[in-house]
Order: sequence, then C-alpha cells, then structure tokens
Amino acid sequence: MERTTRQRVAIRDAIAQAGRPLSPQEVLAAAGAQVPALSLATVYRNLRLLVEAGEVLSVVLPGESARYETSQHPHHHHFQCTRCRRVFDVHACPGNLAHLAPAGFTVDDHELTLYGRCSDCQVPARRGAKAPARAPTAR
Amino acid sequence: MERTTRQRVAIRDAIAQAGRPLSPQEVLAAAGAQVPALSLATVYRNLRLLVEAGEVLSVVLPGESARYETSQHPHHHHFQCTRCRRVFDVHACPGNLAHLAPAGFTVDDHELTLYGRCSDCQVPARRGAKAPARAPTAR
DNA sequence: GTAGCTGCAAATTCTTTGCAGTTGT
DNA sequence: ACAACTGCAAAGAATTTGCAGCTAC
Repeated sequence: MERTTRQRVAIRDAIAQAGRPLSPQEVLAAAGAQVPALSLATVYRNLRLLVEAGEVLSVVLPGESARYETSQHPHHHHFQCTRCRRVFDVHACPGNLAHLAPAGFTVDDHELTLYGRCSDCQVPARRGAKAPARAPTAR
Repeated sequence: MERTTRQRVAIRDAIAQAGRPLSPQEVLAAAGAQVPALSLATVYRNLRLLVEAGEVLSVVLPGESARYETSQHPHHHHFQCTRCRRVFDVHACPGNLAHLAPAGFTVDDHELTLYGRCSDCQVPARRGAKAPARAPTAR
C-alpha cells in the first residue's frame, strides 16, 4: 500500500465516517459517490490491504458477510437486533475476561456480540405495528 | 422435517458426537461414513432445517465459514488460538451482560469469543520450536 | 400411495485474480 | 519512467435450487 489513490482515499474515508461496520457493497456505494467508476474488485483489494495494515477491522456476524470498520474507534462490541438485523456499536465492555479461559491459555483479546431487540423493535411483532423493515439496506 | 431418513440421522449424530463445531465439509465427511452416497446439498439442507428446529446452532468466526454444533450442550463460548487457529470450547461465562446494551434495548442472548494462545502455542513462535501446525485439519 | 427427501447438476452469490491500461511519485 | 494500482471480465469457491427418482410412513 504505497500510493495514495483517489479510490483508496474514498474507501478509507467511507469507513472512517460510517460509525458502524459496512459491507463491501456498502463501501462501494459510499466511496463510489466520490469516485464514480470505482469497482467492487478495488474495494475488496483495498479492504484486504487496509485490514493487513491494521487501519481497518473486519466484523463477522452469523449468517452475514463480513463488515468493515475503522480500528481508530476505541475497543467496543456489537449488538444485533434479532428482528431488524441492524448492527449497533456497544461501547461498554465486561472488562478482563482472561480468567474464563482454560488453564495454560493466554487471552489477548475478545469479541462480544449481544443479541436482542433494539429500541425500535421492542414490541413483539404484531400485525400492522409500526416498526422498521426487517432487513433494511442500511445495517 | 417430518421424516427420519438415514441421511438426517447420520448428520444429526455426527454433530452430536463431534464435541466441537463442524464445518459443512466436516459434517459430510463424518456423516458420509454412515451413508456413503450422502451429498453436500443434503448436508446443507439438513443443517438449515436442524438450525431452524433449534437442534443445532451455527458458530461463525472471522474469516472462516460457518460451523455447526449441538444445541444440547449447555451455554458456552469459544476460544480461538491466534497461532494454530484451532477452536476450543470455553465453559465459563461472564454472566448477565444485559446492562452493557444501550437504554431501551433488550438483550436476549450473547456470544463471546476469546482470542489468544492455547496451551500448545504459549511460546512466541521461534525457529524450530516444537508446536502444532498453524492450520490443522481439525479445528 | 404419496408427499417429503435425496442426489445430481446447474444456477447463484460472494470474493479473488489475470491482464492490459492508467496514474501516483 | 515505472511499478503500483485500477477496471473489467473471467475464474473460483461456497451455498442454493430445480427436478426426477427414491423412500419413510
């Protein structure tokens, strides 16, 4: 990653400003606003380079393809709403979890995902209830 | 999932007896020992049905395809060694994490993955050091 | 007997890669 | 200048699906 290309700048900025993990398609949509001819292949190539460089982290949730977010944000976790499938950042952290590992193991890091209902999906689904779509484009 | 077919029995048994999360390919290999003509498509179809029926849970770790394990095992978490990439079960649990979520959110469940070095990979890699392969078949 | 289930192969979807042309430095 | 980078299209890999035949009940 030696050069500063328009594409790379756009991709880096899109992720830095998103405030939530973006999928490759979402990165393409966001960065593509700056660089119209941006190709998905370039997005993938840069995501890999940025992850290798430690600028970006990948977030994986069950049944979904990988999302990417800045490593600049402080340590945090994620919450996925089981109804609308959106992913939110959780800035709280249970703290030191090293004692959970078996004897002889060393814990360097951890990842935590909470599942439940976000504030928009509190009421159990009922006919005609006002609520967000179940799988909105923006996650 | 109305009938008890040989294929389904073999797949269910393979997962129940594995003691660790299996990938679809591993399920095919294990269950295929009982039902030689077993096809990968059938494995995928049954994994989905078993997950929907709540008999099986899917486990997803970054950069790896989904693994499946029995839901019969008590609530537990996972530990992935950053060196040999193997996945271990962790039976400890930090407990109630509901308070970590933002106000207005309801937490029903959580998933936790610890990262670090397993007991076999404690010594930082050095030339000629005795240690397991970095990416063994069995994870 | 018949609907559910299976195997096979084709179709999808997601991600990676080869290559020739473009562009930072 | 020239190697890194990009876009396009083709290649791969993982998962899903259509369909005709098999089989549990």
